[in-house]
Amino acid sequence: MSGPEWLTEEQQRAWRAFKAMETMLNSRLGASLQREAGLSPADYRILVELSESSHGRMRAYELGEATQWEKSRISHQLSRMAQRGLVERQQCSKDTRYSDVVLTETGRAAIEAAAPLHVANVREAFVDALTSQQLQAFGEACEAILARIKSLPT
Amino acid sequence: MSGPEWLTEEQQRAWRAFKAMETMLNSRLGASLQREAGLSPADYRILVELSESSHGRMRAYELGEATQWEKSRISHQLSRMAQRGLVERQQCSKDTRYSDVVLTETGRAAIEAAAPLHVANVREAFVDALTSQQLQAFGEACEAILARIKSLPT
DNA sequence: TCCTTCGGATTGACGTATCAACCTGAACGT
DNA sequence: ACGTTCAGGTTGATACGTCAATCCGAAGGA
Repeated sequence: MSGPEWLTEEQQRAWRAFKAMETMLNSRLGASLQREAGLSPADYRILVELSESSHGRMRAYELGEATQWEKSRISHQLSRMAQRGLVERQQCSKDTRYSDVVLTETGRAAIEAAAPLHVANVREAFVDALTSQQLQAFGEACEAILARIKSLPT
Repeated sequence: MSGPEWLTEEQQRAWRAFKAMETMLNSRLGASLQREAGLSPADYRILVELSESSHGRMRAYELGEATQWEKSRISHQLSRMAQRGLVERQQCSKDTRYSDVVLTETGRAAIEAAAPLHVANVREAFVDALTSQQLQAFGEACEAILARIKSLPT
């Protein structure tokens, strides 16, 4: 599917709007999370995954699957969070290669305090900006892009 | 516009699809830019702005306006790029407070080499994933979110 | 004139992201 | 048994982003 070298006006407009929106939304949500809950977006994401898992316990590998982050990013992130007492690292008995990650009480308290605030911010800046049809279409477009990327060679 | 504490299924689905798409798209485009052109996304953005300006010359302030980045981010980024010879810093004559940024020959060559590759990647992963109607609707949704955010208190 | 204010810009410290190199032990073939 | 391969995980180096503090000179007031 080759094409001309540049994008059409329309395509460019959509692309630039997307990038600008992404920048502003991330900066807004990230700043609020940091200010009001003392968590970075990365902290929040990990805590969400852990708190939704059965006993607040997951393998680093599973966290990688869920977030689609690189393994080294996961590892660094968990180190920092362990340092602050949000999570705890434990060896899987029998196979020391695998490491289990457990949500601490501190971590659970942090995510439970942060989640309602964050959800309110998402609603305010994202959900409430669109009609229900728009939201539906937007979500489907995101899924289409996601599917497209997954179908492409690395 | 207050609401329930959580998002509906639909809202959550759209939000998660958006976040997942954002992650994969950025990682794909960023890696390609780095690998094939030796530029970070931030480098690329600055070079685009400069190369589209009249003589490859802008004030740091204007770059801030155009990118919506914090001034310290601009400053750090320009320092790194100057170090690598992509841009050059110059004092505004008469008023040493303001600093002009000029695109070097190296910088212009870099952006001219990178742009077609990057555009092709954007087309491949983003534009070609959507129908023309979808793209239109997606762009309008992004603009609506952008407008919404700008209308909110900081 | 002096002083204060103000906004563009820089700096340093710290947290975060990515890449490449490496470690470790299970699984497999011979 | 031995060696190779392989996947999960860690580490260190380097680049990037954010915050708070600071610098600097123009503009305005008393």
